[in-house]
Amino acid sequence: MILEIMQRAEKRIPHIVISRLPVYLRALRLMETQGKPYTSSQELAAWLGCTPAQIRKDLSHFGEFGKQGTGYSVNGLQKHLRNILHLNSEWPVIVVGTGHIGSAIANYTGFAERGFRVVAVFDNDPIKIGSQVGQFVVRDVAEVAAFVSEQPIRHAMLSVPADAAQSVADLLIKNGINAILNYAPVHLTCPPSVQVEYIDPVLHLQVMTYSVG
Amino acid sequence: MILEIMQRAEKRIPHIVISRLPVYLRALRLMETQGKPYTSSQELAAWLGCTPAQIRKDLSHFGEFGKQGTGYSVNGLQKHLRNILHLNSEWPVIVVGTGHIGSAIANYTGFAERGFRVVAVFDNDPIKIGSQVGQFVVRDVAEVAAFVSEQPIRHAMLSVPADAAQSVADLLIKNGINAILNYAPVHLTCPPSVQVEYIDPVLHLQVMTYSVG
DNA sequence: TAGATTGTTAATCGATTAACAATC
DNA sequence: TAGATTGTTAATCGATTAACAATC
Repeated sequence: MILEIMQRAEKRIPHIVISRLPVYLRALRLMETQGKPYTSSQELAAWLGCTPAQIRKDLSHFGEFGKQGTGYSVNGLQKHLRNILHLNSEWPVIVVGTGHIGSAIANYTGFAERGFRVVAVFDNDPIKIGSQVGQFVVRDVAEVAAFVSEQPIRHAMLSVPADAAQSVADLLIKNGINAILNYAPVHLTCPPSVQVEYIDPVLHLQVMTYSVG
Repeated sequence: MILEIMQRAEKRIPHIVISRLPVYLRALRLMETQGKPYTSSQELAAWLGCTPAQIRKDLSHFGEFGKQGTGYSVNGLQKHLRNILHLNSEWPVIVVGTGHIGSAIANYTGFAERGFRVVAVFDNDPIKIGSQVGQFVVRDVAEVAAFVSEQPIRHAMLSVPADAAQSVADLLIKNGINAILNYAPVHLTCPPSVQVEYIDPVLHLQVMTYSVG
């Protein structure tokens, strides 16, 4: 039993599997608001447009969360997924860059609802520093070091212009940030200990024009 | 020769290949601003953190765009990619939903810079209809049918609350929209002729906490 | 018990990569 | 010519899926 757990822990779980867990979690939350106590891999798959086998296979990397004949407890599986993803406590996040995107991010309430609290907003433009963005006073990006050393912040959302993104990312990493959600439309080159995820809406539109056009 | 082209056209190109073309295009644009006339699969791969073989393989689905010994013309390859993706003319896009995200999208200049023009903004909230969002007057979503029939609009960005997303998507599809970029944190069930892409920043943050946490 | 659904195995399917002849 | 890099092939690698014994 303990051996099994250890063996499981040794295996490196594919990123593609990890990336689907939050999607399952999102669907389970929705099921819960609809008052659904149990679900099955089949039902979940129908909601998500994937196969039941994929869901069961994905979950099997982490343990056995279901019951034959019954399926999964909606609430129970959520708890397991939150444990796996380390979403039990709220995570602080900083926003760097206060253009249109940065301001929108800073004011978006959807983060706090799902476990991430924007705690500060930074920019390097002297005109913007000290100004108000939503409930935040924009801080000088030069103060990131001091700010991050005060509290253990690991996540940053990066919304600076493309040509500044790499150097700002380097600065953030130097100061202890190791998870960057990059809204700037450029690839970032970072050490392997740092995780980077990308959001660029134009990419999605362009992909769709391939078959629409 | 003609036979080869026909054979190529018959093959169904994997979505994952299509999804990388805009990334290549984005890098080539950046190279061009830096005054670089030529590049190679090796250099491009180094910029993007992928392998040179992958880039060559991806491009080989569509034709032969490089020269042995020399590589690719930065400008020439951009043109080929724009042709493939149907990005030669500007595409009109509508925004549906004018919360924080919708407003930010409507005001974001990054779309027009890369070939997509936001032409109208819709909502179903009577309080919002008629109000100003950036340069747009918010229209009643009930007018989508009339608006879309006037000009051939295929793309919509959907930023309504999660529980309204499916029904609004259905309405858009009924009126001729067949590419939806969905910002609402729910899976949409749509006919196969309709393409849906998803953006949910929280998903990315949650994925990163798996290993950061 | 009978029906349902799990977790897992093995087969299938598809994507990535290394290697190299062709050639600029 | 010599060096560099392509496009393509074949091998490898990894992900998805179907099927089913186990069992609630």
